[in-house]
Amino acid sequence: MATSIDGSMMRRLNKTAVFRTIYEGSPISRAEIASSLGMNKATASSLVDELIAEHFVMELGYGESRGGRKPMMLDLNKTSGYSIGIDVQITHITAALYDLSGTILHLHRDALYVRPDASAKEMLVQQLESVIRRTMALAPPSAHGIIGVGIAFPGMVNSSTGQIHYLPNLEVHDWSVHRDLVARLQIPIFVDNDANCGALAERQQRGLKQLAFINAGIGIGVGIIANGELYRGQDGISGEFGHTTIAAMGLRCSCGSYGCWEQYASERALLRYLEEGGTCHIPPFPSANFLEECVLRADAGDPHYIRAFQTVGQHIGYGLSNVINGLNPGYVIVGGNLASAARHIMNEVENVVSYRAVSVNRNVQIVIADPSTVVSGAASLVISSMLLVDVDSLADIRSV
Amino acid sequence: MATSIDGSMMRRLNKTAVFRTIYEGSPISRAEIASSLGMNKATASSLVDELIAEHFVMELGYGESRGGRKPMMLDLNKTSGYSIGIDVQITHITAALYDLSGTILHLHRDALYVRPDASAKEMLVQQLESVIRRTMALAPPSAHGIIGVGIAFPGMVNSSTGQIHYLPNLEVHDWSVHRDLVARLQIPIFVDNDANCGALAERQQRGLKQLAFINAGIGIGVGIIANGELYRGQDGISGEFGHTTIAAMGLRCSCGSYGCWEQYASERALLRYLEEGGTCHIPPFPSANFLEECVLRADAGDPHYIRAFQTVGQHIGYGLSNVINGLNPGYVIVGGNLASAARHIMNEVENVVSYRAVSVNRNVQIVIADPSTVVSGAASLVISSMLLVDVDSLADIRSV
DNA sequence: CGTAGATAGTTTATCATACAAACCAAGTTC
DNA sequence: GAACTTGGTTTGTATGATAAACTATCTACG
Repeated sequence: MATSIDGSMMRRLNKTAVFRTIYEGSPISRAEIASSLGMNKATASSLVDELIAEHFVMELGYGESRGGRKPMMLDLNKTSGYSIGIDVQITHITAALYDLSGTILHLHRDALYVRPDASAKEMLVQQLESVIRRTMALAPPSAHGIIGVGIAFPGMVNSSTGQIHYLPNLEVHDWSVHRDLVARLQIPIFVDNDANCGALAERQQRGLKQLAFINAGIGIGVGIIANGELYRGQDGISGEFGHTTIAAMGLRCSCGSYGCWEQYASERALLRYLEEGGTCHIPPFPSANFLEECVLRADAGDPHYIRAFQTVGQHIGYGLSNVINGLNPGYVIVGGNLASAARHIMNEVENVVSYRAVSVNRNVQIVIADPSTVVSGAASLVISSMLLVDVDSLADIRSV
Repeated sequence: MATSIDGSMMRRLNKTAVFRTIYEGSPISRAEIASSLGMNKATASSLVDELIAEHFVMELGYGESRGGRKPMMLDLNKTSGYSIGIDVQITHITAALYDLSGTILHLHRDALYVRPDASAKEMLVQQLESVIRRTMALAPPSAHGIIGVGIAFPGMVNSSTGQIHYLPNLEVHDWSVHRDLVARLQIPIFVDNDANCGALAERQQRGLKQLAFINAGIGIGVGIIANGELYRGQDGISGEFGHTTIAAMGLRCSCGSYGCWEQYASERALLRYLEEGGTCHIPPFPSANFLEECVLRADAGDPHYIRAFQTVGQHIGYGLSNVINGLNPGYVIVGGNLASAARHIMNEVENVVSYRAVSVNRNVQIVIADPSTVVSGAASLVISSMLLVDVDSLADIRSV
C-alpha cells in the first residue's frame, strides 16, 4: 500500500536522517549535520535537541575550532539502551549484549541441548528464554533499557512474521518463535536467518550496498544485500544456495535433489572426504568441536586432513563463483564454522574463483568473517529496525 | 549521500504518489486517490490539478454514482508523450513506439548487420540512430513529444553510466553508447541489459515485488527484481547466471570456466545436441531463423529435434532451480528466443524444478514471456525513470 | 592587544504545505 | 421530496523548514 507524506512524517524522516548522520559520523557538530544533509541549521539544531531530550544523543564537549566558534560535538548516547543478539547453532547457542553503538559488552556461549523430536520447540524456547534473561540481567540500568532481542536461526525463517519454517538439524517445523518468546519476555523480538544476520552485520560494519555473506557450516547458506537492503525473497527464504546444483548428476541430497552445493562444501562434506580418504581417527560428528579437531590435525600437517580441506575449499569455490556471477556482489564475506579453517581452505577458494568468475567479477573482494559476526548481526536487527531508516532512496527523484 | 526532506520535496513525493496511483489504478477519482493514499481530499485535488495542467493526467468524464455525487474519473493523458523501446539482438533489431500508458503503437523488426570487428560500434550506432529516427517520425504530435529512448542490449551493460562493458557475439567492448547516441539525437537515452528489461516489463505488467526473468537465447541471462527494484549488482553486471556452474567438471566455456549453464541450455547447446544426436539437416547457426526451423521440425514430429529440445529443457530446469533456490523469486518468467520453443521445452523444465526446488520454492510460478517483453521493458526504462518513484519504502517507518 | 573575519549555534519572521472542517454539488434511497 | 451519501472545493489553521538577523566565540593578523 502506497502512502503519502505529511508534515509529521517529514519531520520523522528528517529526525531519522539526523540520527543516522550522528550514528555514522560521530563525533559531529550540529553545523556539520546541517551541511551534510543539505538542511537548514535551525532545523538540524531543533532535531538534535529533540534527540538529546529523548536520550538518544548526547553532547561530548567542544571540539577544535576551524577558524571560529568551537563546535559542540555530538555522539550517540550509547549507554542509553542495550540490545541483545543470539546466534542459535546446532550444538551451541551464543548470546551477546551490545550498547547502542554496537559495542559488545558481554559474550557468552552455551551448549545447546535439543532432541530433534516433538519436544524440540519446548526445549529450544526454554533455553532461549533462560539465556536471554541472563543476558538482560547483565545490562546496566539505562533510559531505554533493553530495546530488543535479535535471534539468528540456522534455517528457513520468515523474519516479517517471526515464523520458523524449518530448522533442518533440529527438526523444528512451522513454529512462531516470535509469539512464544514475546509471551514469555514481553520485549521486542526479531528473528532472521543466520546468513542474513551475517550479511546485515557486514553491511553495517563496512558500509556496503552490495555483498554476499556465505555461512558455511554443517550446511551452507547465503545472505544477500542488494541495493543496500537485505534481500529476503518472496517468502523470506532466499539465499538457499546450499541447494543449488553444482553437479547436475551428483550426489543425492536430503532435499530431494542431486548435486547440491552443500553436499560438497560443508562440514558434512569434510567428513565424507575424510572417510573416502581412508582417514582413521575421525572426530565425532556433529559435535561442538568436530571442526576444531580437524583444523588441529591439518595444522599438525596430517595430509589426509589437509587434502580434505582443500577439496572442501575447491567446492566452496565452485558455488561461490556461482553466487558471484549471479549477483555481482562486489564483496563476499565467508563466515560460519568453516571460516575457522580459512587457512586451509581459502587458497583453493580464491584460485577457483579467479578463473570461474566472469569479467569484473574477478575483482570481487573475498574476506573472512569474524566469528561473532552473526551474533552481532542478530543484535543489529534490533537497532536497524528501530532506529535507522533509509532516506537515501529518495535522493534521485526526478520531476513529474 | 543522505538527504533531508523539505516542503517542496514532500510535495514532489506526494505528487509522484498521486501520479502513480492514477497510473496503476485508472480510471480513478480524486476521492479514491485521497483515501487510498491516506491523504486529505484537498491535497489530492490540488496535486491532480497540477498534473492536469502539465498534461500528464486528464479527466475522462463522470463515473457511476456510489450513492452520491458522481465522481470525475481520471486517467493518464496517455497521448501527451511517447517513448521508444529498442531490443538489440545478434541478428536483428526490434523497435517499438509506446504511449505513456505502455500501449504499443508500432513495432518494427529489422535485420542487423554488424561485422564483429573494429567497425562494429560505428555500424551499430548508425543503425541505432536510423531506426530511432524512423520510429520517432511515427509519433503523433504531443505535449511532451518523445520523452526518451530505452535500449536493451544482449550483454553486460552499466545502465547508470550508459556504458557497454561487453557484447559477446558482436565483439563490442567498453563503449559509451549513451554518449554517442545522445550526441546524435539530443534526447534522453537509457540503456540496460536485455534480461533486466524483460524483468522490468514483467514487474510493471504483473505488479510483482520479486521475480526472475530468464532470457534464454544464444546465451542465457537473468534479470532480477528484488524488493520491487531491479537488482543490478555492484558493477551493473548481475544476472550472469549463464556462467554459473551446473557441472563442476563439465564442458569448457568461452568465459574460461567449465560446466557453465549456458553451455547446456541455449541455442548453441541445442545445436550441439542436434550434432551429437547425429541429425542430418541442421539449419545454419546463428541465423535469424535457426530456432524457428528447429521448432518446425519438432512440430512435425522429428524425434531428433524433439529429443534435443527436451535435453535443453532439462538443463534449463537445472539452472532455473538454482536461480529459484538462490533467490526465492516467487515468480519466474521465461523469455528470450527459446521461449518460442516453449511447447517442446517447458514440460521438462517444470518436471526438473518440481523436485529440485526446496520448500515453498516448489510453489514458484513459471510462465512464458511474450516475444515483445524485452522491447517493452526497454521502453519502460524511460517512463519508470522519469515518472515513477517508489514511496512505499517509507511506509514501515518506526519511531526514533 | 584589538579588530576583522570566520564558524557555531539560536532566535525570529516568513512561507509552503498538508490538514480539518465547513461548504457546495449532485446523486440515491425511502 | 426529505434525509442521507458521496464527490469535490473553499477557507482557515497548524506545522515544519527556511532565510536572515543575531549572539557567541574562536583565529588571524597587524
